[in-house]
Amino acid sequence: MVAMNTTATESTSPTPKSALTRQRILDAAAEVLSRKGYAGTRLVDVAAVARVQAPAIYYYFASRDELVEEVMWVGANRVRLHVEEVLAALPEDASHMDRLMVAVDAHLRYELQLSDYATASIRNAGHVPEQLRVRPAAEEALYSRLWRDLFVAAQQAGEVRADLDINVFRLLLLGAMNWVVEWWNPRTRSLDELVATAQDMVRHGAGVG
Amino acid sequence: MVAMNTTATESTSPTPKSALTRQRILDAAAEVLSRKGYAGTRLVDVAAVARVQAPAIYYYFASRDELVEEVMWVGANRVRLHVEEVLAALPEDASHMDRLMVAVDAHLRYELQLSDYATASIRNAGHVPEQLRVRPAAEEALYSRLWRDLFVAAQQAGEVRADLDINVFRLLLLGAMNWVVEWWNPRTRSLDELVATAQDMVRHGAGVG
DNA sequence: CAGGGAATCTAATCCGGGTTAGAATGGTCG
DNA sequence: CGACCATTCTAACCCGGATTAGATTCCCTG
Repeated sequence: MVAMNTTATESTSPTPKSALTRQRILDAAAEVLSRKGYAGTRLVDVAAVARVQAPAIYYYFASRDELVEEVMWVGANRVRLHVEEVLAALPEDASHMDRLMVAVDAHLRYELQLSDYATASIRNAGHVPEQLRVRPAAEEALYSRLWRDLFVAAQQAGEVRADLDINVFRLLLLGAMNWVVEWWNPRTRSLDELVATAQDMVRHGAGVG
Repeated sequence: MVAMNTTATESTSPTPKSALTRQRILDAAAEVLSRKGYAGTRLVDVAAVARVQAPAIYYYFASRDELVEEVMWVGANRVRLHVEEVLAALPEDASHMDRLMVAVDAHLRYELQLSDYATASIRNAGHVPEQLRVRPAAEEALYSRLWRDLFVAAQQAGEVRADLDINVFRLLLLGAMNWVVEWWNPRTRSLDELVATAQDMVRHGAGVG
């Protein structure tokens, strides 16, 4: 069942050919999962999207649940890594509010780009059985902390109103941004406009003055 | 299959006894639907929560889908009616910003109160098959219009910044508020605090100055 | 070209869950 | 008390979909 089972002694490349198939299956799963939900995700459908027969999935994943779990985790993980990366690239002297603005920008753009994974994670977070939530939840926790740190630093620096409850505000903001996948339509609105408005919500909603 | 099939000529009360059972089933469906999702909602589970055997459900609902559809609709409908009611009770001279504040308050408190229905509608909006979305979507549209009107009036009155994209802002706000059911825990945070912070988000995020 | 493992397929198993059929219960009204 | 209708139950049907078994195909290497 294991494509990556190249005994540590001999291999360098994880067989690119089959790695691609695995990736196709994962992408297909993200798509189906986002549209049909956890219980509604049938391996037959995933297989069809991935241009493969259902049992082929078992060559790469031990079970339907394992496949779903991976999708949920990948979505959360990629967004976090991307935002961290973008923040890290910022000059040392960037203001805390600037960092928040950049984080909002990075989150929204990347989330909409990975939309199948993002939508899958977001819509199904509350539906998948407990066991499947462990890794994704850990990922969520890390991401939460990232945002908490941004807000705490900004508030301590006096760039966010002292009387604002930054924990609640942060959760509201993440909700607003997560929900975007539910209504966003690239054809009717410009992405720049969305980002700008979300930034306004933070700059004016949380900022001083 | 129809409890309410009292020929128009003869009946006054829709048999309270059985109406209660129907209500129990609906409530149970909301709970299961919110936890397990559309495809994961088994009639056996709904029946168990409603303290009834699964086939009894068919006495009140033609099919599983019809039951689900009703839950999704009730959630959206009740919230809208409640917000409309609260707004209507406001004095004529309330400012537009006041109206927005009241709407935020009413939406959040009522949504958290109806949480099973709200969570069910919110989490499953994107998962239920097209046919089931008709009535709920119409409800959503009405609710959307309500908020759009509030924002348009506020902006025209100069109580909301002229350069703000109120359509995007409104969708972000509704997302933030909808998402609350995903993280809200009455034991760790006070409802008043939540409402106040969400109001801040609008007052400062959208308001002038 | 032969052998062998990787990758994928077809066919079969098996169970869960919606739905239907038909009986039992229980209260109400004549 | 007895008939009737509303309500709910038990038993059975049936199908869809995950998973497994056992070929089969496809490369790559010797």
